[in-house]
Amino acid sequence: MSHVVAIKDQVEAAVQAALSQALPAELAGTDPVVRRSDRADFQANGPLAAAKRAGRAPRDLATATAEHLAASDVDPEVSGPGFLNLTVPTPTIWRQVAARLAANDLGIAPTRHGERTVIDYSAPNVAKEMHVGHLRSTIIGDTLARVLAHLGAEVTRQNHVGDWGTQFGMLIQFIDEHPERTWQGEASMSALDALYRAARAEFNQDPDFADRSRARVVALQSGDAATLATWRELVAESEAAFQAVYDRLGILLTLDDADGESRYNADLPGVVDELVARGIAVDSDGALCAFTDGVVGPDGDPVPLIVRKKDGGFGYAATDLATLRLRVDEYRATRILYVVDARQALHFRMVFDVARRAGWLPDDVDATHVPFGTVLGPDGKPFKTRDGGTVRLTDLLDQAVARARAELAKKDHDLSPEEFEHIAQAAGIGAVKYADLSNTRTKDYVFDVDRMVALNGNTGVYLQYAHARVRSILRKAAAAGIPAGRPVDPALPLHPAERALALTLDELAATLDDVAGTLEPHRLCGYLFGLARAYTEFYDQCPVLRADDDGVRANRLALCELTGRTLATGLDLLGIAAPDRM
RNA sequence: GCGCCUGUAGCUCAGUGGAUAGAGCGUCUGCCUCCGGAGCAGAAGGUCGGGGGUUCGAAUCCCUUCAGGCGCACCA
Repeated sequence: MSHVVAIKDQVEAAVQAALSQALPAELAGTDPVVRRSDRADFQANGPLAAAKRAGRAPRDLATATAEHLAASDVDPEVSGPGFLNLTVPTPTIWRQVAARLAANDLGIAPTRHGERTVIDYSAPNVAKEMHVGHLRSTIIGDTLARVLAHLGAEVTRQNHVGDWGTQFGMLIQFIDEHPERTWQGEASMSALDALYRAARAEFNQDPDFADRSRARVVALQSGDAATLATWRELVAESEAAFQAVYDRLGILLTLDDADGESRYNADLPGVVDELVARGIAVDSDGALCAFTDGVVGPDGDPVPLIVRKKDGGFGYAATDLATLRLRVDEYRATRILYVVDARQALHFRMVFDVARRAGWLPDDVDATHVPFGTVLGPDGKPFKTRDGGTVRLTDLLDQAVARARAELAKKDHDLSPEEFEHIAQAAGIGAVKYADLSNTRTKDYVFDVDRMVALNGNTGVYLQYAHARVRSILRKAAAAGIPAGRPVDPALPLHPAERALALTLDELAATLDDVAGTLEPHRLCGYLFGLARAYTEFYDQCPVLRADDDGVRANRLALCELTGRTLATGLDLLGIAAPDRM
């Protein structure tokens, strides 16, 4: 439970106290606005910002603040119009490195402790293969789940699988009429997918089959035993296939996280009845709908949230409402995240609005749609195969692994074939995940395999390589008989590259807090890339194993060790493997 | 029509109201008997879509406008 207070936070507290002493009482507690600086370790812009309100000259206020810092650990220098450049004593920085190495989990504080967060992500459809459209929700949701859990939140992952709906009548009827078709067993997902397409084709061209399918929907909904048995086989078959993809992708989801639409069937009539009773849902053109103020369509008419369709079937809004209610009532969630395509924004806005009005979503529970952009093909349009079909997730991963394998094979290595293949998988999968996570979440991005497996630049492979290089040095140190874990000597000088690296290493926790608040994983990617670059600079300028002083070498090995662990932790939170060798 | 998202270097993208807007790729010029060169240093390349406003200070906040993407009734 030993968490380490970041140097920046210590500086911030010191400057805030000093600034408060320099200001009139009513302005105490003013934000000191401490940031990293290229002119010193940090800079405080707070005095400049507060000068006007205090009726003081900015430089005077900065000078007064600096004087109040005299007793602190921070060395201030007034600069420019009223900036405060702040330098931290070298021993403080070395001690911070030592403290993070000694602490559990790099000294990261559990800032999300006490929160109960439900994360809804992935959501594939039974009897359909996972395709590129599932990639982002699955990857982003998993990373958010990891980060929030790492910060102490109680995270419930939920996979809202599409396991119910009218298409199952069609599918089951087709299976019933074509007992000769095999669709179960090994690698059956493409068979199941083909079955779905065949059933859909027959449904569209044969009205009699369509009628029988509709009757089968009724049988399914009324609990007909044989129909339900086939349905269960379909679900089980699909879930096994999903799990294979999750395992390959390194996604945390398991069967225990399944929260399929079918789970809510019995709740739907109650949801609709309650909305009607409260006057929130009203009849509109034969359907039961709720409306949100200010939401209108092209013709100026209000846009409905359809909870029950004209034919008596329930809209998916009804399921979403039932799900939301359960997450609040049963799971006692304080935060509910929906990692879903940005195109669903209006839907979620209306669902949340209706749930608030119905009293199912209290004000102290935060429900957030976490939208993301579309994966585009080389032509800049939504990614499709050449013939316009959906791109299968497994094909995408195969392609990335093949490219990663080819790239890695170009390099000399002494890995066994098994080890090489294992690393190629890690690199290819990691490349896909990193490419997705490193872009601003809400933007579309082009799926470009060549760029994502590049060994240079802001890629997953580059970070994995940076980590492997760190581990290599530590291995060599051990092999050379250099004792590990020798204490850091805070009295030794800090090379500028060491200083920059150490201060960057101190920022992981703040970065994770940022990700947890903004729900933007690319901030963690940017941090790790910056860390890898800071390490490269250090590696270039500061000999480690060949340092001519034992103490210097020990301190540098400590920086290597902390860099390695920080990179490994960051990559793990992105769901990306960090092999020791590449 | 209304709403949401996005416009930053040739390309792909970062950028918490702070000093000179940064990376990667590409281009050009250098460096090293290099602990993993998958490296380092430097150069060139910018009306931060345009225009107003707030502020001591704006890529960042507000308004407006242009361009692109997406969404807006019974699929989920």
